Amino acid sequence: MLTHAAEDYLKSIYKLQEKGTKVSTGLLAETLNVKPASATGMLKKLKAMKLVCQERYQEITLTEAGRVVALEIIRHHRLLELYLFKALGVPWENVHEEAEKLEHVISEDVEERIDAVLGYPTADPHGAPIPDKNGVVAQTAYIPMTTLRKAQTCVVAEVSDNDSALLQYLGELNLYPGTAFRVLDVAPFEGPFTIDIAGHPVVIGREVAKHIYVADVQEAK
Amino acid sequence: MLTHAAEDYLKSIYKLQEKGTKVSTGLLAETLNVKPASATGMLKKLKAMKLVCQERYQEITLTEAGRVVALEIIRHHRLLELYLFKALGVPWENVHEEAEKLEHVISEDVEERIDAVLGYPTADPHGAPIPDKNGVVAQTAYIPMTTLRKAQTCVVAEVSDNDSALLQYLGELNLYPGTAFRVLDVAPFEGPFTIDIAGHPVVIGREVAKHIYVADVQEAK
DNA sequence: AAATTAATTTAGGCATGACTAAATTATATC
DNA sequence: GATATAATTTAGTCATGCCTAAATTAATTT
Repeated sequence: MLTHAAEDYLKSIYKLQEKGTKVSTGLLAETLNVKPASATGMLKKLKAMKLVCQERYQEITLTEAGRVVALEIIRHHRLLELYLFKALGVPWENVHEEAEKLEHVISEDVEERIDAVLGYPTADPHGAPIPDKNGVVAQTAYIPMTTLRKAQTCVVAEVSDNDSALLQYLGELNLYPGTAFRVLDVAPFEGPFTIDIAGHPVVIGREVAKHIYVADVQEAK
Repeated sequence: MLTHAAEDYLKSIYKLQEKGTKVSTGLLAETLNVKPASATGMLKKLKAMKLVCQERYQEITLTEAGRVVALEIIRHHRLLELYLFKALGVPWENVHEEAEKLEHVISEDVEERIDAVLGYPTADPHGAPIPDKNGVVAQTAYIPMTTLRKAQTCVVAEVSDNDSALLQYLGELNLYPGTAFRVLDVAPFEGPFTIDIAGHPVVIGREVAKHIYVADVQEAK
């Protein structure tokens, strides 16, 4: 069995790779709040276990086996986040931290029960896809909110999960995945968005909008 | 913060002490599946942290601070057991093992939510008392089933939680805490019990009966 | 009381996974 | 192309918490 630390490394590599980032020792170390030398050490072990590929000084990638492990952990994590949110009412800005600890500890049996209680969901509270038991991730084609134009309507599909203060703010605005809104105005020169959420006008800065992804974009009539 | 290992030591000391056992290095080591030398090492650290008292070669006891930590962990454990059993339907012979891993990882916030969802319960699925947030344990006066005589009725109050095969067996007989039964007969010379559970006669061996504690004992008319 | 046996502790070692400091290799600049 | 800077790796250290083997202390037996 793998250690928690090894699981965290694999998960981080997968998530960085998923974002399209070239994964380096330094970036990985920064992500994991660890010094680069420590990352080198763990990568050496993961390479010996054939979970990670990396030629000296080159890019880091997962092997098929490593990808399977990473997706297992991510599945645990996202199912737990959703469970904490829906079944126990944990505020969504806190579920990430909680799930981070539980994901390494939950049994397959408990995971299946959680999955069943939730009705076999496909996305976590932030809208991120939950891989299935075989490690298959549903491909999504969400659009960054920053690309929206005046008078378009859409539905929140996903938001970044790494800034808890931002999540709290979005929660107060009810900008959860599934919430529909309409763009009332976009200020010129990369300015903020004014949107209508359930009849209330709200101004959303560009920095915030960058963390929101939407779907079902349509021109309001 | 304490390590998981330290927490496990404190919990084991408390539970052994609670059973009335004099806690020694060897017994503690055996309980924790660790060699005596390892227990000596950890006890040294716990003594330095003023969580444990022990004079060289003498009995091991908890300090007040150590007792508080032990009861916190036991509260986590028992609440988790009950939650897994009631909310997720985990068979009661498996909840101990699951809770063993979760108890070190759960946050106070999640624990409070679990407590609320369960309606602030006072006993785990095996009937063991759940300490309150302040470390107060309700005192119980349960009677060993082995002391029952013919024609007495009672209610199962608590069963030992350390033998999962036994728990599975008792579960099949529906001998959960709360279940009422009547003693139909006690075979002579320390023989087995024949009891009536919901109209069905069942024979319970003495070795099994030793692990069952009952309350509300009355003479059937 | 002396000797045997049992329990406990000390001493030294190992794996994990972090760290710092120094050496190496790559990349960017002049 | 030589050099300065940045990234990576190596080497050596430290804390946890386990281990085995040996030494010590306590308890039991004769």
